[in-house]
Amino acid sequence: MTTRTDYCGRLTDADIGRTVTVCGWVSKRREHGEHLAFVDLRDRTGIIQCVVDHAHDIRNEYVLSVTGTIRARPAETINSELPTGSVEIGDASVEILSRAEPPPFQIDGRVEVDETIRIRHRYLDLRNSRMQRNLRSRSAINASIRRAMDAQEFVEVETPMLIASTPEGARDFVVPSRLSPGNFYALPQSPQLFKQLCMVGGIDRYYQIARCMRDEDLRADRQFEFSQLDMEMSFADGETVREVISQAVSEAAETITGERPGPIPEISWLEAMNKYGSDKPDIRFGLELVDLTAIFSETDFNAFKAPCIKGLKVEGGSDLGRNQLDQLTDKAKNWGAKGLVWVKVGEAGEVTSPVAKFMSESEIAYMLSELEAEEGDICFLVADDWKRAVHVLGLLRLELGRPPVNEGGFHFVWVVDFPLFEEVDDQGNPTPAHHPFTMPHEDDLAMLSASSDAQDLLKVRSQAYDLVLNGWELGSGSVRIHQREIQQQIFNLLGIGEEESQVKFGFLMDAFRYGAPPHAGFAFGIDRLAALLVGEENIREVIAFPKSQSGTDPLTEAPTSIDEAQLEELGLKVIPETL
RNA sequence: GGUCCCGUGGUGAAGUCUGGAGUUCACGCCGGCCUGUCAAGCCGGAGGUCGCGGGUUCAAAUCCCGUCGGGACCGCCA
Repeated sequence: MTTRTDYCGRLTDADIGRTVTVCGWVSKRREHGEHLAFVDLRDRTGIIQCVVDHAHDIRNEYVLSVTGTIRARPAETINSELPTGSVEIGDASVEILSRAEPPPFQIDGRVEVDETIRIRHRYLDLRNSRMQRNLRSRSAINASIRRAMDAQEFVEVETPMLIASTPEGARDFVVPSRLSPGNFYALPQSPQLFKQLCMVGGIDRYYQIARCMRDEDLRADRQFEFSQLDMEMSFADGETVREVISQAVSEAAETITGERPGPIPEISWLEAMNKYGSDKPDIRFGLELVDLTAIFSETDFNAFKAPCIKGLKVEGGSDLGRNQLDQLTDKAKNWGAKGLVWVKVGEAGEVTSPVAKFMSESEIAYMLSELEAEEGDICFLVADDWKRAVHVLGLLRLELGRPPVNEGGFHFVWVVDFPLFEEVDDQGNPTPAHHPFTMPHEDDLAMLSASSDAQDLLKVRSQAYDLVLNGWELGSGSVRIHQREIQQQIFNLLGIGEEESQVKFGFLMDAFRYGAPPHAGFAFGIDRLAALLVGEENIREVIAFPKSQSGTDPLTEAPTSIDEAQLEELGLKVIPETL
C-alpha cells in the first residue's frame, strides 16, 4: 500500500501539479463509456474527485488508495458545491484495499434512515458527515473545557468507577463482587462524594470529565451513561463557581459557533417557576405565565375555587380548532391537570369559552387586561395548587411555542435560590431538592432550626444553582455543607438518623472531622451541551454508540444473559420470570 | 406505571380513515449503453412473511384484539 500523502478534503488549487496519494471510501462513481470514469473518494475531511480510465471493478464503499497528479478542472466543470471542486486527481491509479458489500443504507444522507438501523450499523453511520461533524465538535468541546479549566488552575483527578451503593438519588447500576459474593459495587451516578473528599484533601480546585451512570428511564436528553464536566473548588462561594463554569461553557460555545456568549443572566427559582412554569426555563420565547388567582377570588365557578390560577396568552391563537383544543386538554390532563380552560378573544373584548358563563364581566375584563389579550388571541387557564398549575402551564407553554432546537440562538441562564427541600414525603420528612450536602441559604438558617412544621421547611432556600440552555438543564451545583453540625441537622430533618448517616456517608462525615474547607462545586452534562451546540435535538446524535429508549444496544444486543458458570462465580442466581 | 405516534422490496415515503390482484414514487442494487460528470444521463432487470400472532369477512397492508420493536412525552432522573 502506498503511503497516504494527503487528506481528500484538503486538496486545493495550491496542490496543482503535485503527485498525491489519498485513501478513503468510494462515495460515488460515475462511468462515461469505456475509458472515462469519476470516483469520488471520501475520508474524514471530505471528498475529492478522482479521474480514472474505468471503474467497472469499483463499487461504493470500497476502500481505495488512489495515486495521481492534482490538476485544475476545466473551467466549465468546476463544482462550486465542493470545497475541493476546482481540482481533481488526474490519471489516477487505484489500489483496492478492501471490497465492500452494498451497505444496508445510503451513507450520503440523501434519504433519511431510521435511527435504529443507523445505530445497528453505527460503524457505517459514523462515515456520514453529520456524525463526523458531531463527534469532532464534541471532541473540540471537551478540549475547550479542559483548556478553560486548566487555565483556571484546576486539577483533573480521576475517581473510582466501582463504588459503594447509596440508596439516595437515582437507581444505581450495580456490579456483583467475585471476591465478596453477595456484595455489590455501584457505578457512580456522579463523583459527588469523592470530589468533596478531594477538597478535604487540599486539591483546592478539582475537575474531571466524568462518566456517570443512572438506571432511570431514557429520553431524548437522557442515556444510562453520560459524561459531565464535574468540578469542585475550596474557599469559594456559588458566585465564583458560576463564574468558572460560565468561562468553560462560553469557551465551548465559542469553539463551535465562533461567537462568545455574553454574560449569563440569573433568575431565581421562584421567578422561573412563576414565569415559565419550569426550573429549566426556555427563555428563547415569550408566552410567559401570568398569575390570575386574585381575579377569581370571589368566583362561584367550582373549578376555579383553587389555591392558584395561572394563565398564558397565545397571540393570534384564536384560530385553533376544537379538535386541537381537545387534544391540548387531553395533554394537560395527562400532565396532571384537572382540566384546561381556554378563552378566545373576539371583537371588542367578546370572549368565546366553554366556561364563559361562569365568569363575570369584570373577571373577564380584568383577566384580559392582565394577560394583555386582544382580538384574535387565545388564553389558557389552569386552576390547581400552585405547583401543579405552573407545571401544567409550563408544559403547555413549551407545547405551543417552543422553537426547534437549532433556532433562536443560545440562551444560557442561571437558575439560583432553589428551595432546599422539594416536598414532604409520606413519613412527613422533607426530600432534598438537590442533594443532602447542599448548604442552606445563610439568611434562612434560622428558619431551618426554628421550624417544626415541614411545610415551612419547603420555604427554606438553598445555595444551589442550575445552568440551563434553551430549556435543557445542563447541570447543577451548590455550596456544600462543610460543618458536621449543620450536616447532621440536615440529616435529622431528612429523617436520616445518626446511625444511618454513619453507615451511608460515614467516610465523608469522618473526613469532615479533620479540617474541611468551605467548598462549592458544579457539574454539567457534556452530551447535552454538545447536542445543543451542534443543533441536534437528541443526545444520541453526539454519542458514538448510544442505546435505544428501552436501554438496549441495537449494535451489540446488550444487555445479554450470562452463563451459569459466570453466575455461580459471582454468587448469583437468576429468578425465572413468572407470569 | 401511564399517554401518544410509527412499523409496507436494501433505504425513505404514499397506500390504511372509506377492505377488493403486492399497487405507486424517489434513492440504492444488478446488467447494458455512454469521453467531463459531480443528486450524471439513457435503456433493461431483480428484489416483498405489508413487524409477529389471532379474530371478523367471500375477501385484510387496510377493520378488531393481543404481542414485539422503535420514537416523543408524563411519572422517574438526590
